[in-house]
Amino acid sequence: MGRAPCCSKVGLHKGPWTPREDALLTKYIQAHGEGQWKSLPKKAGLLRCGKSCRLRWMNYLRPDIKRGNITPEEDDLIIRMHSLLGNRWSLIAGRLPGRTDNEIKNYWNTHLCKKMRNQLGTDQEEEEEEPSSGNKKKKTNGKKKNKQKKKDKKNKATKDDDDDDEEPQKTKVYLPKPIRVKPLTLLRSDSTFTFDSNNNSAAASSSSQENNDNKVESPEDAEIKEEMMNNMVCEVGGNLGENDGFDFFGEDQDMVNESGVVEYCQPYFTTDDHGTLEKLYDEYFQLLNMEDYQYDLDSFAESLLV
DNA sequence: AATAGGCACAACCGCCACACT
DNA sequence: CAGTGTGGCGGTTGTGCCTAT
Repeated sequence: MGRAPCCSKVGLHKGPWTPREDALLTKYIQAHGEGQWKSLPKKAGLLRCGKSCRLRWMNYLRPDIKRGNITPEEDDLIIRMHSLLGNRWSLIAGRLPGRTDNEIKNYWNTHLCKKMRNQLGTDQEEEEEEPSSGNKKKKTNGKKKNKQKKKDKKNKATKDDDDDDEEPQKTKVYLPKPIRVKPLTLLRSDSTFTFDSNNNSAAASSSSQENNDNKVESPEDAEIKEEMMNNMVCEVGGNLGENDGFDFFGEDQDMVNESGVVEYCQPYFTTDDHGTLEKLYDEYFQLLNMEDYQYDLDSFAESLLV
């Protein structure tokens, strides 16, 4: 709350980056590497907030970024991962080489959200009711009008107002715990996470050819795995027995949340050594298509859209 | 041809966790 | 252990372009 902004905003540029700024930032990072975002702008000769620089680099300038043309495979993967992880864009992005959390987030909000709604046929009623999840709706509520409105809205006061009338907050079925995850973006292509359904174990390994043999779980993947274990829950409408088909680890993975809903923790999905979406997808597919699990995912995904 | 509305995406903001002192 | 700084994340906003009227 009372904390000062990450940088004094006086005299700093805001808004779209110019080619010159991009060049300066790129040049500096190529020479000195990432990090030290706070002091980077000054050193690089940029009149930008460090945060802004970081964002620009991470989401736009990094050389390994793929832009646009989300393939159907990626599309599908995003949907599935979102059903597992919720709005954990960075985690999802971490498993889609070359994609950024921002891009995925935008893609989800503009394409997939709609798509999911349509697919699940929850549309009509929900639509009117208030797909409001706050974001998308507000936006489409009238762009131009908002342009003016939004300026007024800038202050917290109004925000509180919004909260007030916005009210009955959509029932959030899945509320991932806000756990910090170490940066994966630069590692994602280097690590692998393999779920072995036979021995009920998961492992991660370096992607380098020479390391493919000895699978060692990287800290990053271990973290994700743990994350998944902790947070990846599928809501089940109570129609499944406590242990029905979910004994991936040979131990009881189910639990009951505060609301009395039975949830099942699933082991983390898998990633692929060679970074091919195909293989990655196959692995997910296997996991996700286990009959009961698929059913639960569907209902769970549906619940997300309510 | 003008304009209003929608879409897509870049960028910003606020919050939080972790690291450091 | 507490306080502070920094990096990172998700939500939200701003704005240019496109399309329909």
